[in-house]
Amino acid sequence: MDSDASFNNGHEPTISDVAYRAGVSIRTVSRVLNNSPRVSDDTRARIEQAITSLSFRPSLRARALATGRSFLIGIVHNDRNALVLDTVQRGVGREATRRGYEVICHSTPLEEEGAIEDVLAFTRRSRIDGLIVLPPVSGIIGLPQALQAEQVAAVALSAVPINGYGSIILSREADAAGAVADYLVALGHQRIAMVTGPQSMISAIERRRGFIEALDRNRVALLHEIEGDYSLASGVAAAEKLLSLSPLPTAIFAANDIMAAGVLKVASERRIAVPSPLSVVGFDGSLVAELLTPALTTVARPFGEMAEIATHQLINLVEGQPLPQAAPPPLRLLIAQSTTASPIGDCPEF
Amino acid sequence: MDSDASFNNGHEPTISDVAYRAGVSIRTVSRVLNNSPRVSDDTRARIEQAITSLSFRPSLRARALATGRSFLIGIVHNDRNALVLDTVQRGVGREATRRGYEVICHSTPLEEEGAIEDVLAFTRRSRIDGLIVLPPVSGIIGLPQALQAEQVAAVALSAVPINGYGSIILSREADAAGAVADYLVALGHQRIAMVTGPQSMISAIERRRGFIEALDRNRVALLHEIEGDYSLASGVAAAEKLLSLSPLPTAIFAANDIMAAGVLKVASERRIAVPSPLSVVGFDGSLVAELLTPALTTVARPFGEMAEIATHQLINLVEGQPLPQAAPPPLRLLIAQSTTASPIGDCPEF
DNA sequence: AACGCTTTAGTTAGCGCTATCATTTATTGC
DNA sequence: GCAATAAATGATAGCGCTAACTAAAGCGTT
Repeated sequence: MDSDASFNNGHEPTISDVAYRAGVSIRTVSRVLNNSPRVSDDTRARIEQAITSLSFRPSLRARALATGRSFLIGIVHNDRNALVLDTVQRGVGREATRRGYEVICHSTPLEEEGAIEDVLAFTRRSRIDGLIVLPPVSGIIGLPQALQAEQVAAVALSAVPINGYGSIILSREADAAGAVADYLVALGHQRIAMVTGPQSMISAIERRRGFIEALDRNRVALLHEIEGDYSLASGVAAAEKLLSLSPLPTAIFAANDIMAAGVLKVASERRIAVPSPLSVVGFDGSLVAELLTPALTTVARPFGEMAEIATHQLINLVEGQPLPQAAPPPLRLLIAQSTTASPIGDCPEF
Repeated sequence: MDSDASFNNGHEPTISDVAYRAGVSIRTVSRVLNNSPRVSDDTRARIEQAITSLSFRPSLRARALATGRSFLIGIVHNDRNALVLDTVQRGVGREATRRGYEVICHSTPLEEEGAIEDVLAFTRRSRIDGLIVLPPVSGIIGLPQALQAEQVAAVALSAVPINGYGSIILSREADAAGAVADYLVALGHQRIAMVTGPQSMISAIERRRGFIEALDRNRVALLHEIEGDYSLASGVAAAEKLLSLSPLPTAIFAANDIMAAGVLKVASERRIAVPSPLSVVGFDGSLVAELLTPALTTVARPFGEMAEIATHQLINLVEGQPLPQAAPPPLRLLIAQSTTASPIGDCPEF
């Protein structure tokens, strides 16, 4: 008795509306929806036509129930990513949409152990098929194992390779920091200081390592370094120390744009002009860089594309398809007004 | 034949596992899950105990299929919200989690007609139960009607009341801008200029109106105004004109923090010190405000709480519960280093 | 033309819930 | 004490899909 399938009475079209319209069984429609090869071209065309004319879209939730999959992928991040979150989210969204998935976003308060529980609760609640983990959450020890135990496919953006994730998209902190070092040396700077990030965080360790190693390659020694915690206040505190050095550094590299903003603040307070005698470089390529005065030279990683790649990998993982190792998209050194050639001779005294 | 319900064989526990464990029918478990009153305290306790001990969580997707609801709510925004998006998202997330919903986020490229189609496609794809629309998307003419036609419950954050949404949470642009005007006048400023937002956008119109009306109330006339488009470049361009006026304004109010950053840039270039002789005020209370030099006085709206309220209203709407009119959370004028008393005038007589 | 083999299409049993109806059991009035 | 009513619980039909399993049709072979 399929008498009621004959009308599209107002409600959303279902697979049986399509089947009726195309004069086939729902099984065959299902085959078309799932790209099964066992359908004749003729039938397929008729079904596709019916789908279009009814503007039918398979219900994700019915499909989810039947397959045991949700067609949902999650993003976990933490508060500090606010500035790149939007970019990442959109990148994930692009690829997810392309492949028929939806995206759910979750922000966790990063308290090491607490965060693991929090993420697990999120995955259970939302029943996502796969998870994209952004740093610094991705660096939490034990998280990939916990996710594995819960059968959640996970792909991470991370500064360094980590065991346990299905795939890692490297954020190339070290390379990007190295590019900054090369750039500063090319400008003739020899007295270079750095405000590092918190050395408990992998990203910060890598930025420092990449910067110092590149300086080494250029046979330049790091004049001085002070550890910050990525906050504005710590940037200010570090700059106060660095700008009390004598002679002054000619360039300061801050491990993120926010701390660099702090450096600019102190420089301004002490009437040390930027970019000369003091060049300042930030890190992240965030929106704030161009808003500062002077606009901050910084280095941007292609987070949008990285997110797309991560999503691609994740869905491949979920669907059991091969994981091609894509070439990483290029870094971009965004040169602005906060850097210039090293002043000839020594810095003036103040 | 329920022989297989007796073991919890590895897989996620289902409602029948719970029913078996508690020695009742699944119907009764379902009642407990849905807070139906028609269950004895004794049975309820036994079922709740079984739920806990199995750490059972009802499958959203099965529930979705059975009820025709998805327990998903969406957020639509556009690129320009990046700075507050995170706050809003977290606010929505808090309330949504509390009430058993998940959140899906969608960013649309705001092209008036295009955006409507884009949002509709999003709602159809994700089958959300309700939608939270952020400005400026919420101001798109015809969108609430289009959503109504698709049966999507929608609540908007908006600068002004709009017909068609289930509920509106006012962003109080005018009030906040008025607070800035009051503050500047209290500081003794009489020559006040404004960089407005694009007068095609409601938020910008309201900010301008609120500012001017408050000045009027204080018997101060707006010295000059220039329309920007919320971008850095437009802020710079506007400042170049305003800072060529003679005599100079003693205070400039920019309709968002980004344009205010532009004003600071030009002031710095022309060696006009901020906050004296020139005070600068931004709008939004965004992260960038404190990063600028000098830190920008700005006004923050409680978007996190507004988002929570909006979500509360939305879920009430979806579930057919009453919509209480909550008192709006307070605005916060964030006074920083970019403002000080007017260098010339003393305070007005009243 | 009868046979097997491949290709295409249909039948149908769930997926884990909700909610309509029916049924059983406790409570109350007179 | 017994019908009448209320309260608590159970049996079960879907929700819109997927995916075994089954059936029919096309097509060379000998």
